[in-house]
Amino acid sequence: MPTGEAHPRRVGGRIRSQDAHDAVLAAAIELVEELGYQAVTIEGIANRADVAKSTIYRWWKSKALLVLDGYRTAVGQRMPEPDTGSLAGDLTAFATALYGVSEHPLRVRTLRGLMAEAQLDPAFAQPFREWVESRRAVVLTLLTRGAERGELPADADLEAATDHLFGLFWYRLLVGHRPLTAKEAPAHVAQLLQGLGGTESR
Amino acid sequence: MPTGEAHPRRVGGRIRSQDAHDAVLAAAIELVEELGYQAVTIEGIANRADVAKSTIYRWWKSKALLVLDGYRTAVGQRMPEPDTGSLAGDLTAFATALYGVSEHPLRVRTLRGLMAEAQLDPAFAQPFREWVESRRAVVLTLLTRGAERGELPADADLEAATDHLFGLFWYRLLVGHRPLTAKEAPAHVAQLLQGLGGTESR
Amino acid sequence: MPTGEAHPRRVGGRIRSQDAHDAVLAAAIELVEELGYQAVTIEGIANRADVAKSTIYRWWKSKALLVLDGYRTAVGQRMPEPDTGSLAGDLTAFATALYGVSEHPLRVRTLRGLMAEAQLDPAFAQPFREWVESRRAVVLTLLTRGAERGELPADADLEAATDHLFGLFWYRLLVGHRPLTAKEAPAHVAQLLQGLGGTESR
Amino acid sequence: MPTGEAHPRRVGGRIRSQDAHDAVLAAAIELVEELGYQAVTIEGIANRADVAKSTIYRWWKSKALLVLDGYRTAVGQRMPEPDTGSLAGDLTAFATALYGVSEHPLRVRTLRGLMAEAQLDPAFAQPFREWVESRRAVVLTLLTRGAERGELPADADLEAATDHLFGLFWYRLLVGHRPLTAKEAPAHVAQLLQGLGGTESR
DNA sequence: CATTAACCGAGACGGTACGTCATGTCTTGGC
DNA sequence: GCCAAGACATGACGTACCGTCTCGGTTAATG
Repeated sequence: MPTGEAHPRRVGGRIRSQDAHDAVLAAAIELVEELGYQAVTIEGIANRADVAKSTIYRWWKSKALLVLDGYRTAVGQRMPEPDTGSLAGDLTAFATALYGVSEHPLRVRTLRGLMAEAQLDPAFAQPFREWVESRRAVVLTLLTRGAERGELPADADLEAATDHLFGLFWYRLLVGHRPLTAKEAPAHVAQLLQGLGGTESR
Repeated sequence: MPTGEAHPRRVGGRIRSQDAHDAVLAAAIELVEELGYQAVTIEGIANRADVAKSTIYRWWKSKALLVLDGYRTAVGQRMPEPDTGSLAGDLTAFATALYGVSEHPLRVRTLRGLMAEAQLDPAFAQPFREWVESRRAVVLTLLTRGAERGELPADADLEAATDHLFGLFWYRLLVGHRPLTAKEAPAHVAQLLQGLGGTESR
Repeated sequence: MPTGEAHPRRVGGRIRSQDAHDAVLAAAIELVEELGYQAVTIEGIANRADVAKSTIYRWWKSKALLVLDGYRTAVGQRMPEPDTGSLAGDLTAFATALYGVSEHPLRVRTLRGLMAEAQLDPAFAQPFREWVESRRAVVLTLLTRGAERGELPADADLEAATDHLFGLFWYRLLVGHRPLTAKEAPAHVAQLLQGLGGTESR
Repeated sequence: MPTGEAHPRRVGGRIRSQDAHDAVLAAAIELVEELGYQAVTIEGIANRADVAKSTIYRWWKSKALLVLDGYRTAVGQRMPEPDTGSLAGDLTAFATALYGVSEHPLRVRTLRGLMAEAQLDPAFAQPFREWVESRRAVVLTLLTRGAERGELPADADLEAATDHLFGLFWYRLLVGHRPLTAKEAPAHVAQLLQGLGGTESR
């Protein structure tokens, strides 16, 4: 998966330096961890990565896109797509993994920064939304599979259920009024499914 | 009226200009509406309000605190504290009002901007959190009253339920992947109460 | 001699506080000594003197006038008017006292600050010039007396001689390329008088 | 050409804009002429020169250094190094040129401003002193040459003589109690040389 | 194998807003 | 009417990053 941005057919010229590209991503992640998203600047990243500012701009349009990219690269595709056989099991596994993010300061800082940027920079809102959608899709898949197995009423609002799950997660993450621990996941999932009229509580 | 910041008992000195104070708040709100939170600057507010920058800094430490103040002043204490006699009724009334915020672009812009700022500016995070808590408290009150009436199991997690309600709201607001309309409120409340094991669905 | 500025016949009201006035002068001198002329501010003086800023402005129009006033008060009328019987003796005594200023950091700092201010603030240039003239007058008196005694040619340019004396002093003081010590005074006076065609060298 | 500040060998980077550099110096001189040193601001210069403030700060640390630079550029190296064959001739030529500065308002304003700044800003004092020294050196050269030709006693204090010459000039310039005209130069030089015990008057 | 075009580093450029500072004026209540 | 207190409008400060640009120099693929 080509990070940075795709570019048109080259007809000559030096090829882009993979080293520079990787150094930038690594520097970005490091700096977010050290300083927090807000305090990181493009100039700072360029210095840390020993790279020219223009090289960064050639690949990424904004700090937000760069950090999002770095986050994906560093943290990887950690969102699991569990398949335990039951909807409750699948959702609990997912939620447990999701809530676990709260225990990693780098991830917390990054997610909060990215969400903030999505509010402030319209150009970033869309890529961010797409990334969010890709994570919502995982949950929707689990729910759909459960519904197909008859574990949910036919008229259950799966979209809303997904938003409930992520909504709680983000709300706690962003407001920080109380921590969110992996232990709470099963109870929340149970409550969610019961709210949907699921059959798991029998 | 908790606007600007309270300051200790004056023992002399020119009295604070109410005109300047009000003009600043009004200008802040106007500009957020016109340009969006991000594009608003303290200098811009000072110009619009025909007030010196230093006057603004004397009373508000940051754009975020100023806008939060202006938001409270302009929008007022609109969060209702309904008392319909039933928990379902109370929550539905509240949620309907809450979701209604989505229909006012100014409020949406402001809330998104403030939430973003709370992520980026640690100094603002706390005042913001306090404001959020004051709104959570309303819902907690409703839930507590319902529980006392026996409408909820004794062991229901009211805090989590509150976060579910606001979580969905904010998640939709911030990500913007789908609109949030007041019509959805009753269904969400029903689902929430059913998840809590409430007796309302009988 | 009324320092500050004279004010019209009072027709009632609280009498001006001599305490406040003196405290201001003292604070000004202290602060110039501690921080240097440049770093002293009216606000700082007001704080140090425990006096309102407006009280200072009521008496003095600018920091420069205040410091000049304070300088006169603190340093006093130290410029001697020697009468040794010979022009060379008189001038040497005067020059020795003048050069001695260089050894007092407070006086050096103050004089340099005042001269600077006279360049930058046209409103201060005139009072400053008058003060300078009052010191020039002392030397002119000595020279005139010497001329009347026949110690100088009739056509000697006494004004120019005065400026030579003060010019060297100020130049060294302001540029600071080399110190000016009281020991040098006799040689300079001798040179000056010889330049004027005086009879002292016999 | 010692303009702006010399900077280390470039190893890359956009080349320094000569246009911007020149425009800044020109604007600085113009504004000093129009408004006087005191009223000129860095922001004003930036506006007039159509240049970013940061560009100015990149090359000059203060208004004083910028104006000094502009003054050297605009006025050029006007201090002559006359060689008339006699010390009296040389000094008279020099003094005449020096006194002539008084007739150019721009130069007067600039010199007074720079001298003032040197008193107030320690960081500027040194560069200013160096510039002053470079002008003193010219006179010292003339005197030394004269001494070598036997026109002065062996023990004459050439440094003091130099300070006498410049001292009178600056004193009149700064205090402004009486004008200084080129016509006075010969008389002052004659007096100076006679004070030194020179042989020129025979 | 030379050309050539895009890459890279460095860093100057025009901008914009920042938050601070001191100014001199004013408006209170108290003496 | 003076005084302390301190809010006010003003305006420049020097800083920090932004995103763009212009260099000299490098490095492939193309012709």
